[in-house]
Amino acid sequence: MIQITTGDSRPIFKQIVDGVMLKIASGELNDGDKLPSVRGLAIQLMVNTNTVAKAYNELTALGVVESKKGLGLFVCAPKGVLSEAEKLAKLDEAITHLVSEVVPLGIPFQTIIERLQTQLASLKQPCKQD
Amino acid sequence: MIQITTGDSRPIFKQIVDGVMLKIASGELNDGDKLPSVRGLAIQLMVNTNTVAKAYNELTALGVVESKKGLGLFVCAPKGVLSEAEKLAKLDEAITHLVSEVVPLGIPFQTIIERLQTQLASLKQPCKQD
Amino acid sequence: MIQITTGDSRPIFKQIVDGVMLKIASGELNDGDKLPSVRGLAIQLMVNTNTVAKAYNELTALGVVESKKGLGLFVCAPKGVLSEAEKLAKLDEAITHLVSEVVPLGIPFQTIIERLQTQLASLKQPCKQD
Amino acid sequence: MIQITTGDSRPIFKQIVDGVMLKIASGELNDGDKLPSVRGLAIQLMVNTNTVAKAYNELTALGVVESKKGLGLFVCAPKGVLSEAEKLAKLDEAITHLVSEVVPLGIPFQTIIERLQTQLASLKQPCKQD
DNA sequence: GTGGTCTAGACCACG
DNA sequence: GTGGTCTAGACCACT
Repeated sequence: MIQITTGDSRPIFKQIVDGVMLKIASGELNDGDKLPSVRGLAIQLMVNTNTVAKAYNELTALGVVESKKGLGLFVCAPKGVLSEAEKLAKLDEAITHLVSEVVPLGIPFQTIIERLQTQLASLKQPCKQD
Repeated sequence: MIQITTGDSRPIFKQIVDGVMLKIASGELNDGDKLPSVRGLAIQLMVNTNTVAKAYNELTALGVVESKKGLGLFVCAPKGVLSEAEKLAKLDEAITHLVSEVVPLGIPFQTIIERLQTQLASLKQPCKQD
Repeated sequence: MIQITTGDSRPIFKQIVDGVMLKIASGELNDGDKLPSVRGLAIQLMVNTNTVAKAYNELTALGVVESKKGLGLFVCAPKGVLSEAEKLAKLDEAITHLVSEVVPLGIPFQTIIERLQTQLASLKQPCKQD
Repeated sequence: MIQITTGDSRPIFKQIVDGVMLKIASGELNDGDKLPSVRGLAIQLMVNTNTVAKAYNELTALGVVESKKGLGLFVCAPKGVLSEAEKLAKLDEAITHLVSEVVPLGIPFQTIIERLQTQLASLKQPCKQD
């Protein structure tokens, strides 16, 4: 399940968003799968209903899930609305963010790349990465 | 100089801290070098003076700079305040974040690694990484 | 000012979002302009602070405004991240929405086009539309 | 047949109502034509039977269809339940919505009008619009 | 002072 | 039962 860490700098709703995104990235959640209900997840994580709702809203806005009213939220992975150039722009932005957070620690570049490769390899890649 | 991004999730003062530490890690700032004055940097970055002051306080607390009264702030010998294990933990967390943001977009793993290598290479790796 | 209509089918926060977007579209709000504070607008519109905050969040997510922590929200019009093809896709989607709402009423097509032209003409177009 | 879009802001039953009225407005459905059965349409659209029933109730209440017991629902003479002024008000509201969504993207006015004309033309304007 | 987050509890529309 | 919206009131970090 999704792990909420109180000591985390990220707000709770962001941790939920990241948790779901990670499950999608790793193939644990696939296209069409139903997310746990807002109330159910709230009880399970011991947080307020609104906090989960906010996280789910964010996921909907990101286009990775879709809400079917009265039924629940469902993963909708295929979102080809972004052009390749924009994907690269997002990628570069995310990488810059990583670099500016991690390089100041004095970690050798080689280590950074290795750990990234390790994490990527641990994902059951959905399809065309084989 | 240091880049401030308004869209960044980190507060401005943290961006300044990271920016200075990045310059130290990359060898652009060396032991004994003088940091720009609080006011000067504030004007240059177009941020509030208090924000720069807070960043400089943080840097002093971290032990990477030292204040010499009436003269300014100076870089002092870089101490590894964080243990290797802590660094790796931070690194892994940051990488997980990157992965969950980028993989759902369907970007090939190879591309992610390549762009990271490109960005790291552009930093001109300092001596101690060899 | 922004008008909130209780009889409107759209939720309040959406009305605020649309109101701000419209002001930007009409050139009444320009790049760099500051939005009214969350609390100020909430009092003025006689709604809850969170409702305004939610609207402002939405606007931030849409990329039309940017939050500078501790200072307020500012309009940031130039967002060239979308390719022309995607703009057209968004346009067509919005038009389809309009059509499916309005044509069932039996309004002559000519009238629809005329009213659209009228509304567009009433906007002080920012720049390249001259 | 009728198109159901999950991403639409309108609930499904409203989309069905609008879809049927659109077919009537465009002349695809004429006075006396039989509507598909509740169950049949529900299966075809892959939605809940209650949803279609609700839409059909709405259409009956609007007076655009009539139920003949044991036979089904039939289109009846289109009455202008809404005054012209009300129609125009709805039209203007919908257009304002379109404008505030699309103009901030920086799309030339001419393009907007052209795409609208294209979509309207593809509907094959019925007789009474001449 | 600013926005951002969280809780608690309520009501609504949809299916 | 589902998610969506709104209110009320609280606390926090940043400037």
